[in-house]
Amino acid sequence: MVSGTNAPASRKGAATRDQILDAAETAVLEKGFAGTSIDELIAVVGITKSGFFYHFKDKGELAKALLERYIAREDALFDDLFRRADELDEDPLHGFLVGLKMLAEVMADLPSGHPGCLVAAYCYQDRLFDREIRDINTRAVLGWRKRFRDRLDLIAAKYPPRAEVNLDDLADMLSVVADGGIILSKAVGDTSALARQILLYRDYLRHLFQA
Amino acid sequence: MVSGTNAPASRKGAATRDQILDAAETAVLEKGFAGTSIDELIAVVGITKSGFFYHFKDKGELAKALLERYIAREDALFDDLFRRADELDEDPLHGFLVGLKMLAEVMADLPSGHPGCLVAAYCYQDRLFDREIRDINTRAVLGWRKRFRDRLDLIAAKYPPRAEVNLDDLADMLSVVADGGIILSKAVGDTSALARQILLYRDYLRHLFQA
DNA sequence: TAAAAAACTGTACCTACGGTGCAGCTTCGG
DNA sequence: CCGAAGCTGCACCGTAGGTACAGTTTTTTA
Repeated sequence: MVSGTNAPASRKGAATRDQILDAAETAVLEKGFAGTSIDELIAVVGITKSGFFYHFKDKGELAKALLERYIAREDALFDDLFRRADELDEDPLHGFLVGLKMLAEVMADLPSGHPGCLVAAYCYQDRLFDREIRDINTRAVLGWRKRFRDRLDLIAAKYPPRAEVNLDDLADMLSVVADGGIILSKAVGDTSALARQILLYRDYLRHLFQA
Repeated sequence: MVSGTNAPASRKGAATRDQILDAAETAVLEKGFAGTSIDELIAVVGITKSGFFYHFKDKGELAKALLERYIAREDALFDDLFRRADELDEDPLHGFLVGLKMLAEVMADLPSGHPGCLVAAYCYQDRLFDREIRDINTRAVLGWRKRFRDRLDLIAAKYPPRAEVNLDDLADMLSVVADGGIILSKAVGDTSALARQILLYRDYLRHLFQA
């Protein structure tokens, strides 16, 4: 009855479900989706295979739930972070710059580096997933584009950019720098590289909009 | 032409080996390494399982050969591209800007978009691989850092940057924008997004070094 | 507090895949 | 024409994903 696409009411099973998702997220980001076995997940959580299939009808439903939870969390993080930044400085440009600095700090404070972006991971294994999951991924990235584009519109209205620039591309560039920065950090084993890349993007914006 | 480092002489087998690597590269970039079965590769190439294991003693050796071939090709691409750019304009800054424009054009001309970066793919599945493979990946990214850092040093000597900037980070940013741009392109299904991100990075450099 | 719903466990079974081992057959260059 | 390269064919193993379903415990709710 439950095991729908989202949380099964606020009963005890939701806790187990979250544990499965936690274990799966870690494993998928380290070994890929096909490399993550259901057996290993149930071993970590301490349930049986039947227990797993009670929560997810198959591995595909796990993949979908995993991605949806990840995107919801990222959106919540951005909402919170840039709302707090705006409270510190109402100016659209300065508020955004403060938000980017806070974002860089959040990334720098992750003790063992960023665990990875599920959206990026799914892009590199997209033939494993059905159209629905790929659409969720697409919508997430377009959502981030809109989120940052809206802010850039406000900024550009007040501070005309020094050079012609496509604001959608510039908005996308934050996602690009984040995803690329995560890969850089992982590849060279430098947990601070991601934060520094975000600050480079921040510098670019500052140069572009401030005389 | 040069078959990988572990190639079995340059006889006829090298062709089969390359076919296996071709099939594997496509599959790994679409489904991940664990999601790529040996059975599917031999079906594509038209050999038997025994034939596969004649060329690679196990799946790990395939992974290593795949990555090494990929990195060698990328390095060759960069060598060729920026050498041609330098021939067009000897000035370090202008030569680099021309090279970046050419790089963006190469990426824009890929008919169905960039197939994906193996270095990035491996980062998101790194627990599947042994230390040797992860080291190859690290060295590749550090190699790109050095490559671009060397050019930025020449540029910065002639054109003092308008703002303080870490040249290693700025060099890394090209890899970051490329990897992030590939993910963006894949996620939103826009084959031209990668090229535009590279051009944004180019604009950043131009603003930074040119008054 | 007892029934109902939720949250599991246990068992059995199927297919696909990675991998091993080895014997034998072509093809081709020297 | 010899020998190595480059395969094929076969037999076999353990693990993983997945299905099916009956039974049991825990939690919620009326």
